[in-house]
Amino acid sequence: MESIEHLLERVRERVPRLTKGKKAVVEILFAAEHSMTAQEIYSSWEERKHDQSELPHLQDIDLVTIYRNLEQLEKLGIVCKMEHSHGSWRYCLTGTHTERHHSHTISCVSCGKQLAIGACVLSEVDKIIAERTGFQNIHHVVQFTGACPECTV
Amino acid sequence: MESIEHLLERVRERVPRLTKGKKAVVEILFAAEHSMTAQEIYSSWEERKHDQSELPHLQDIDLVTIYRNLEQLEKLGIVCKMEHSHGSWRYCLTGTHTERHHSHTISCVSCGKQLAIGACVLSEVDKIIAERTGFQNIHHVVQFTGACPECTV
DNA sequence: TTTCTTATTGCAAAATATTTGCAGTAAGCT
DNA sequence: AGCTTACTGCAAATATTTTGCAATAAGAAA
Repeated sequence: MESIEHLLERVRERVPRLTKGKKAVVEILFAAEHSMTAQEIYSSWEERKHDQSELPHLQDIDLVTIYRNLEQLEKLGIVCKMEHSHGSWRYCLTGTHTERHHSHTISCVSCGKQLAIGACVLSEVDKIIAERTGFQNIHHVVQFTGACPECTV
Repeated sequence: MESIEHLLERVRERVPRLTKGKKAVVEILFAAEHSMTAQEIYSSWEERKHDQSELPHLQDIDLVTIYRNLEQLEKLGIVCKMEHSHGSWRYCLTGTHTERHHSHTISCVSCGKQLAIGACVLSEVDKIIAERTGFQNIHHVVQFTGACPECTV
């Protein structure tokens, strides 16, 4: 697995300035098991900041800065949107385990119940679309819905 | 193609009360070529209302009512979310031409350019998921992103 | 038809996520 | 060390969607 140092170096090469905001977003997402919202990244950084064992003391980072850096890092293909859930976007680092081994759920339009679908069935689709369009590093955000067995009439 | 009268009759059988709000939402979406946002449905009804040729004069319907009815009709599987675009959800009637013949686009994370992918490649995926999960009337909301040829480094 | 129940509506206001303006700060080149 | 300008923090704006509540009306019952 790529080290955080190497990852930050790769980021440095692609951005105008490697600032504390970008470092924070990348470091938090790097340590994450799952995709995160801007707010979650912010809270996670706050926690890490207040953690006494962190030396030197980490700087404050505004939620707005998280938003702006997510947007910028997404344009560079360093992070990507994974899903739009409960009204907000969840992000993760592209190419990481979190992104490559993501899965999807299906939710019932009627009762809201969520069911895991298992390993993502769309990698093939991404490839087909890459061939058709010439786009690279293709990602998808997908949400399946339907009527669960109990809610089916 | 199903007539609007028949469609409204089907809706009547599934809702507690067939109100002006539900009729409006269903009628507007029935006449639509593409999926619509709550706001677009509202505006479209406003236009129709002010159209002199509409007799009898149509009643006012609040945007909030559109939202509430979309939610309710979605739970019943009568309308479904098609995509989350520019911050808002687009809906259409399930089973209509608009829903069955939808297609997807891919947008470039860097420059924002959109490219049509052509006919939806996910009908098969919907079927697979139906078999795996037991859910019925499966829909998907999907957005593909990537780096377009010009933005690829 | 009239009455009755309660689902639905309109209006105002709240909640939520995200974006924008701007003055001050700092990354990294020279 | 100085300089340019990308970036940040703060406050406020936007935009979409949700919620509370009193008034209305759909459709069953009388």
